[in-house]
Amino acid sequence: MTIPRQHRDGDTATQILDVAEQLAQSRGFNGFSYADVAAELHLTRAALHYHFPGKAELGEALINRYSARIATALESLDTSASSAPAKLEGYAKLYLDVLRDKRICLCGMFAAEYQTLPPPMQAAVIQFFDANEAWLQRVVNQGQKDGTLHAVESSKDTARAIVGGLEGAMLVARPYDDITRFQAATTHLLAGLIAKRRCAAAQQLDQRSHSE
Amino acid sequence: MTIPRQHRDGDTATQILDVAEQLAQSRGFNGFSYADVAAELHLTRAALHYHFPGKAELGEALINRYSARIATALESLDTSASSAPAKLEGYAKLYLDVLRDKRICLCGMFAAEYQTLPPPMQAAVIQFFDANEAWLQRVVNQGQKDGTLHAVESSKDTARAIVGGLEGAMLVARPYDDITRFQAATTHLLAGLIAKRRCAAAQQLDQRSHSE
DNA sequence: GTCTATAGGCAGATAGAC
DNA sequence: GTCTATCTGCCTATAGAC
Repeated sequence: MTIPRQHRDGDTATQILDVAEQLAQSRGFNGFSYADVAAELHLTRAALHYHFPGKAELGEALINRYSARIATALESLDTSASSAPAKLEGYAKLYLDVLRDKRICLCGMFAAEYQTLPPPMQAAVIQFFDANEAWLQRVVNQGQKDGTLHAVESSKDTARAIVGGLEGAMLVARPYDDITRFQAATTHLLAGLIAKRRCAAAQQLDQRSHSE
Repeated sequence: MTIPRQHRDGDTATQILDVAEQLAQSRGFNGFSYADVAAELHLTRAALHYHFPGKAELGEALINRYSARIATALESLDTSASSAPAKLEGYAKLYLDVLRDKRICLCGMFAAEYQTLPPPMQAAVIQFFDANEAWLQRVVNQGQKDGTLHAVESSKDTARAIVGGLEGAMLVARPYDDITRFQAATTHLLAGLIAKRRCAAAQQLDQRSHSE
């Protein structure tokens, strides 16, 4: 039985995406070329254009596959991790694994280059962050309901702070090639949430008196 | 009395740095060219090469000037703001002003592109973050001594979490063109520090019991 | 599907006139 | 200091053979 054409085709396309993803996450979308990808796969640039007509389409495919992969991981966390704090730790670990590869989040990188990206890629980046924040907001809500998390702000703002905090921690940790920098940020972010209720109340009081 | 040559020269060099800085902070180091800068100043590319022999040297000059400007702002905060919480809020406001300009931190951007930068620029980026973290660590230490701040982690790790958190908040807020996203992150970061001591103690206890 | 060949454009950079 | 002219190289992209 021969391997169907779609399979072989898909395989090459997948390899292209794998190499391009690695380059995009380490050097940026403006930091790699079709020539780089082709060389790594022992192909010519023309072959790449067969699978992805232009760099913009390749970029869109990169974000879509990446987003889908993260979405699957979050669904998996929803079933494997029961408590809200465990889910947050699982979320942080997703990014830790990215950093271990000397990469940063694909969409964190694309956020930096945002103003140079073709509009379809910009829209896909926004979608990625929206999905992440929506999931985190649900987790924070769950934690607040069952008493395992205590946020000072709204669950939406808390979710945004977590996304930003982890993206930035990756960004800064990579030049130092030091994952403990990322872990320190994770600890700080979650410590403010995994705490006794009287603590959150004390924080709110203190915030109010401070801004006077 | 004629304007001395050094003054005119310095003026053009400054204009080049101003335009290049704006482009670097919004499009990235790999996202602008000598042609972009020259067009904005109604000059030719050759004129730019007179002031900065190559793009690498221009990049170094950008970081050095930026670092010096931030260093001055931090010294100014040391005298104008007395309390540690006020200093932290002043620090966050420095970045807020950058974001208002639809830019992100120059070195945050360069951290994303780190692996494509010439080594002298890489070293300058590291220096920038080191200086920021050292200043923040002093502030956190001060706040812990006088009882206005209460960190769960070491002052060094806390400083790193703050830098990462603000860099990431800028990064993610810009695609949305929404400064409230940055402010939400700032609130979250500082809320965990500006709190009663019993709160920090409760957090530590909770952290320990959670990791079992 | 992958190749060779090639087009057209833009990048960073230099030489030399003014 | 700034210009024109030019070099070299890489980029994205396409046409057409196999």
